[in-house]
Amino acid sequence: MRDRLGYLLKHAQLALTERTTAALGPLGINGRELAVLTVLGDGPALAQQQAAGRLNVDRTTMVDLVDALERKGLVERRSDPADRRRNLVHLTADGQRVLAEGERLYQEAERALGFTDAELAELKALLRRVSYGEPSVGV
Amino acid sequence: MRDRLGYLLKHAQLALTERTTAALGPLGINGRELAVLTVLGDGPALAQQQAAGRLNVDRTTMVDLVDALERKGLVERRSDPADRRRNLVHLTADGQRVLAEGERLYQEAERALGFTDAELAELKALLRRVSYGEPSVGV
DNA sequence: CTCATATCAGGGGAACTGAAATGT
DNA sequence: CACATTTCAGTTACCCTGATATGA
Repeated sequence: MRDRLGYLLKHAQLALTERTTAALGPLGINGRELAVLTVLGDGPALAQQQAAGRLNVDRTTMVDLVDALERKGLVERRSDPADRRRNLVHLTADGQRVLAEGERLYQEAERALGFTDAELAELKALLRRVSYGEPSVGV
Repeated sequence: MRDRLGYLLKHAQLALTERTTAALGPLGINGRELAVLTVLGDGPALAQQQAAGRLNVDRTTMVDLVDALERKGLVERRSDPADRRRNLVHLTADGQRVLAEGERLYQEAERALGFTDAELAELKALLRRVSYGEPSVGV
């Protein structure tokens, strides 16, 4: 039973979530929020739907994620002058700081799993093959 | 972003859940329910809390799972004569049949991922280390 | 008119907490 | 009495569907 792939995936994810949540706790964010900050901080500001696409999350879920980050003062919605339907989501100065520190803590937590670089790369490659067929949303 | 371990685990699990749900659909059960049938069908009948422990699910979640399986006629609760606080959960004849067929379909779905036996074993070993590999966090 | 973007209301399914009922 | 097992009520977090408002 406990060697079923579904069981192992579920519990590996639970364990990792617990670790990253604990690691990021001092910053007041969790792993999902760090992921949002990461895509927003990488390149020019994105509209919400673009950010949602990069993370493969639902558009309405992104509304809630941005709500939470805005309440924490880490991002700001600004209407796109070129297309006023869009909210471009910008990192605040605080958001930049939390992103940088969060990335550091996340990398530390990943290293604390005790994998070598080669093992981690192998694990990630195998996981990608499990997800074969997942909708890949673009850029 | 998309090479974060958390992201890959999440989407690998989503993809696998989708596949196993589709594979088991004709039997009217999903992967979680098959897992419950599997632990119940392996050895002597278990009390609900024992079954919950083997699957690492909450005791109250197990109540709902057994409710669903009982509604489908696949299991029966019977009070343990030796300790009447306990409900021993037995497979019905239908439950035995669905379990056997479900195991077959599940193995087929797992093979359909296209991994060799060695790759699958490697993936599972790595996933176990994500869950249990770290000394500083208790399991 | 159409289509796109963001938002909101609501629901489903999973997981938990805390308390109650029953029995050891 | 303390403790164990099951069940239920309620809450939370997540993700989705469908509708609406606004604008291109």
